[in-house]
Amino acid sequence: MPRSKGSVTIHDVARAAGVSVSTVSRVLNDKDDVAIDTYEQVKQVISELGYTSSLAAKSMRSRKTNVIGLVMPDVGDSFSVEVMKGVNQAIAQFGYDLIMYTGGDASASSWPAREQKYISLLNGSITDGVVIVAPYALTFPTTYPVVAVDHHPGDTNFPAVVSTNREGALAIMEYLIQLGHRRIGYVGGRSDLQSGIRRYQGYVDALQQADIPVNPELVQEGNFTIDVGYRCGQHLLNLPERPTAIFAANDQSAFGVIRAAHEMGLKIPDDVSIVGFDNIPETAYFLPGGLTTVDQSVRQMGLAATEMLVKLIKGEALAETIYKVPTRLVVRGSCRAV
Amino acid sequence: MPRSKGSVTIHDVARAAGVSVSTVSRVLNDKDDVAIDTYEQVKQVISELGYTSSLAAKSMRSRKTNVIGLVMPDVGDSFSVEVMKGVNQAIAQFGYDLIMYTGGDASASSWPAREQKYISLLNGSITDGVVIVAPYALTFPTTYPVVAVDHHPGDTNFPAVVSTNREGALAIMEYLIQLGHRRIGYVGGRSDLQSGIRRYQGYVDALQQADIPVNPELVQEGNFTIDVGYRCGQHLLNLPERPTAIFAANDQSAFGVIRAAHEMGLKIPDDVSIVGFDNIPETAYFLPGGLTTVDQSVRQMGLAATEMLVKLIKGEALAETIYKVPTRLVVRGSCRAV
DNA sequence: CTGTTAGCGCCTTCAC
DNA sequence: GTGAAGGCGCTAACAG
Repeated sequence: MPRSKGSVTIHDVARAAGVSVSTVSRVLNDKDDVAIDTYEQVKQVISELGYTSSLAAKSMRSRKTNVIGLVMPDVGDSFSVEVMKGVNQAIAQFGYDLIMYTGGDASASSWPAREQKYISLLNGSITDGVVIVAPYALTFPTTYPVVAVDHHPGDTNFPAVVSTNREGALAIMEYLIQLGHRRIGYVGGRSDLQSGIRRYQGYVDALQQADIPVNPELVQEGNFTIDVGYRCGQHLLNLPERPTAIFAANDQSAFGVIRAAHEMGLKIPDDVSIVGFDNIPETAYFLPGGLTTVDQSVRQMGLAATEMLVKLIKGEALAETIYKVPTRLVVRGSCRAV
Repeated sequence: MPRSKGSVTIHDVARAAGVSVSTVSRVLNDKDDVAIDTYEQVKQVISELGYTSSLAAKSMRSRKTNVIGLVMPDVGDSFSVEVMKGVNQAIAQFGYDLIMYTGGDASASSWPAREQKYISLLNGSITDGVVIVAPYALTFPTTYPVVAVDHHPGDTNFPAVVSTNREGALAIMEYLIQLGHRRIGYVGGRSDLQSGIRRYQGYVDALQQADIPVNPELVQEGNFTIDVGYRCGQHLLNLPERPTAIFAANDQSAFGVIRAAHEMGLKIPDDVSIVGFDNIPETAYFLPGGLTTVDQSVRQMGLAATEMLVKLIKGEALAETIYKVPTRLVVRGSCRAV
C-alpha cells in the first residue's frame, strides 16, 4: 500500500524493488542498458504498486512530454468536433497524447484573454506544442510551436491550415446562379478570420462575374453560430422581397436559417434554397434530402495541423507555412431552380 | 527578452525586478505580506516579460493545481459535448480550469486501457480530481477524487451522477403504448452501463404492464452510436412484420434509425414512429417536427458531477454518493397513433 | 549494468 | 517585508 499521503512515487518503486530510482527511471523510459531480469523485476513491482509516473515531474525535468495541446473556443459545434477528431487521429498515429482546453462557449467575451493564458499555460509546461482553432489573438507568448486551424489574414506569426475558402464559396455561388437565382442572401461568418473574409469574397466575386450587383440589404453579419444564423435568417426571410436563395458562411449558420424558415412555414427547397459551408456530418441528415454545402475536410485540417506541429516539435522544417486544404462542392437536396 | 532556450521562469522575473524568487512567488500567490510597491513592481515586470508560471512545476510542489480533468470515450456525439458544457459551466463558476482527454472514438478497442492510464496520468499530476464519463473500468488507481457520469450497476468505488433511466424509459414507452403501438422495436445501448441496463428495464417493464409479451426479434443490441443505430434500424425496419414504432436507447441511435428509414423511403411519423432518449440539442431540429425523446438534462449532469468533485477536492462530505437527475418526457413530432 | 549527483521551476519554512 | 535553503518526482550526466 502506498503512503496514504499522495500517490506512489518512483522512490516507492525503487525501494520495493531494491534498486535505485535511476534504474526505475531507465525501465520507465525503456532504456536498453538494463539487465533483463532487473527490468522484469521492476516492471513487476510497478504494476503491483499501480505506479504511474507524474506527468508534472516528468515534463519539468525533460522538456519533452509527448503531449500536444488543442485549444479551441467552443466544442458545441461539429466543426470543432471534427477538428478534434482529426487531431485525435493524428496524435494516435504519431504516438502522442492529447490534452485540450476549450472555452465551452465561443461567445463568451472572456475567451480571447483566456486563449492567450491557456496557450502559455499549456505550452512550456505540460505540452510540447499546441494546435489552436480559430484564434483570436495574433501572437502568443511562447517559445514552443503553435499551429493554427484557420487564421487571421496576413498573419505570419505561426503556421496555419486553411482551406481554399474563396474558391469554395465561388463554386457554390456559381451553382446557385446557374440554377437561376439572382437574389441571393448571405449570412456572414467571423470577420476577423480568413474563412469569414474569403468566403464573403467568393460571394461578392461570383455575383460580379454574373453581373449581379451586390445588394447590402441581402448581406447579414454573422459569427458562425446557429443562434446568430437563426436571427439573420429571420431577417432575410422577412424582407419585403424575399431572397430565393441563402448562402450561409458555414453549416451551423445554415441550420439556424433553416430553423427560421421552418418556423415561418417555408419549405426547403420549394420556397427557398439554402446552402452552407463545411460539410459537417449532420448536413447529410438534416433535411430529408440533406444540405447542399462545400466540403473542406475539416477532419483533414485537424490532421494536417497536427502533422505540421509534430514536425515543428521534432525540429524539422515545414515545406510551407500555410497549408491549403482543397474544397469541393457537395450537392444535396436543399436547392432547386427558380 | 527571455532566454532563447525555454520560457521565462520565476528567476528571470526576480532578476528583472531586483528581488528574490520567493518574493515573486509571494506576489504570484497573492500573499498579503508583501509591500504594496514591491507588489506593483513585480506585477509590472511579470506582464512585461509575459511570464506565466509553469503548471508542471507548480503542481509538483503544491499538490494543488486548480485544474480538474474530464475524461470521456468520445467527443463526436452531442451527449459528450453536452456533458462537457455542463462541466465547463461549473468550473468557470468555481474558479477552476479544465483539461480534458478523450479517446476520440468510442469504438476503439484500446479505450478501456487508455481510460485507466489517463485517469492516473492526470490525477496526481496536473489535476486535483477528474470527472469521467461512461467509464469502462470499475476502479481507478488514484488517491484523488473521481466522479462518474453514468456508471456500472452496483459500483460503489466512486460517486456518480445518473438519471432516472428506468422511469424515463417507462414514460416514453407508456406514451407509445397509449398511442396504440404494440409492436415496438428496441435499439439498445451499452449494456455495461447503468443507462443501457435501466432503459432496457423500462422497455420491458412497460410492455409487461400493458400485457404485451417481449419479442426478442424486436430487440437489437446497440452501443449508443449512430452507426450501430443505423444498422439496427435497417434490421428492424426490414422485418417481415415491421414494428410500428421504435424506441432507441439514445438520440444518437435514433438518428441512425431515422436515416435507415429515410433510405428505405419510409416517412416519419406516418410509416413508423421513432423515439430517442437524452434530448440532445439536435433533436429539436432533426425532423421538421423534432424527435420525441426523454430529457435528462445532460448538461445538468455534467454540472452536478463537477460540483460533487469540487466538494470532494475541498475535503467536504457528499450528501449522497449517487446523484439522481430526473427525466422528463418531451413530446415532439416523430410519433403518431396507429 | 547500476548507483550517485545535480538540478528542472516552484513554493514553503525559517531566519533576518 | 524579504531572502536563503530545502525539496516536490523525475531524468541526465557521470562514475564506478
